[in-house]
Amino acid sequence: MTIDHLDARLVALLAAEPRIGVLECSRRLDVARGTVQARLDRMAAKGVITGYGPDIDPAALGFDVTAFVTLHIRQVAGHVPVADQLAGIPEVLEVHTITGGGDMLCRVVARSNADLQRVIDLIVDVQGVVRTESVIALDTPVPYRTLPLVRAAGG
Amino acid sequence: MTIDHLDARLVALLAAEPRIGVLECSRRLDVARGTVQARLDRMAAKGVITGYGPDIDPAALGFDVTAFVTLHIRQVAGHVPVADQLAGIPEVLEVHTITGGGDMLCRVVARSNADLQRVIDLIVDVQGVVRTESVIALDTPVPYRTLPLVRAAGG
DNA sequence: TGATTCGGTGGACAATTTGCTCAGTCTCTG
DNA sequence: CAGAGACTGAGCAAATTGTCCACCGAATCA
Repeated sequence: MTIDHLDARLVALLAAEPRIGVLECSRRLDVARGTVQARLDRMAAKGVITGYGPDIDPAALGFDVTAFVTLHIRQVAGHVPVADQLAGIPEVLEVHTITGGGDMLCRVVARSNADLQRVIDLIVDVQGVVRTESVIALDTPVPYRTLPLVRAAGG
Repeated sequence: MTIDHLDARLVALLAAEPRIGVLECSRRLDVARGTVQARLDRMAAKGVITGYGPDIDPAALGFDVTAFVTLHIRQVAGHVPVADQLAGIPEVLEVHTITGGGDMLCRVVARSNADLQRVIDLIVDVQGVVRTESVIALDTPVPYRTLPLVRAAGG
């Protein structure tokens, strides 16, 4: 879908000050309320805006350690059952199937390095998982963001 | 920070139906409005809730390709200037410094495989980046989520 | 035991916002 | 030129918000 400058500014505004309403947005962007409403509805309908948080910081909940675990799986049964099992582990935040040496990549969190071992053990126990390789995220100089992308897409 | 069952339910409710207000939450959870307000304020103050979207789907904007790029950098100057440069590329959604063979891991998106090459070229051009290894995400059986973690943390 | 603090309840109030509708204007396009 | 699509500005009733208050029960502590 194509996004224009106003859409981009609207998303940026909401990202910066999420609790402001439609009316306040229209004032800030200097357009009519109906326009803001229509833009938001359109972006939601097209799937550009998938939801409105709340955004949770795992670290604030005590899950300080983030790691990326590459999985090698036995291919016979396919990856779907493996993914289903992984989905059952709360510490697994995200799973992708990937190209390259590994078969799947997942992002996991844990309360400590020792706790990470527990989580990895849970993953290794999943039926079909042959081997894992883990990489710990030491620091996150650029946390997940989409604003620059939105600006790039929307002028 | 510690989270209790009510906090977890509140977050889950807001995640499921983001546009409902405090009052509606209090009705759904069968508690007083002040309680909901207090809980949300507390979680926001403690950093558990970092914001309220809007959540953007890069794929809906035409950025269909997601890749994870491992960077090997020249260590002399440290990774901070590298991270700063990377932050200037809109398609770079996230950057971590990591343990293991590589030095940094970043998540990037692109409009196509050909476009991914362009983005990777941008990354390679960053001062201090020696080499990159890319892995393309073919499918995402478990998209990024924190709800199960919240439930696990909150009972 | 008695006093205090904390978190929750339930109610109240004005001010604001929402959801919805409508008529009018502008620009682009066939 | 007519029609479609997008935006404006306005209006209205209903709902929500922010902010008070008094009160209650449980836990804590001297």
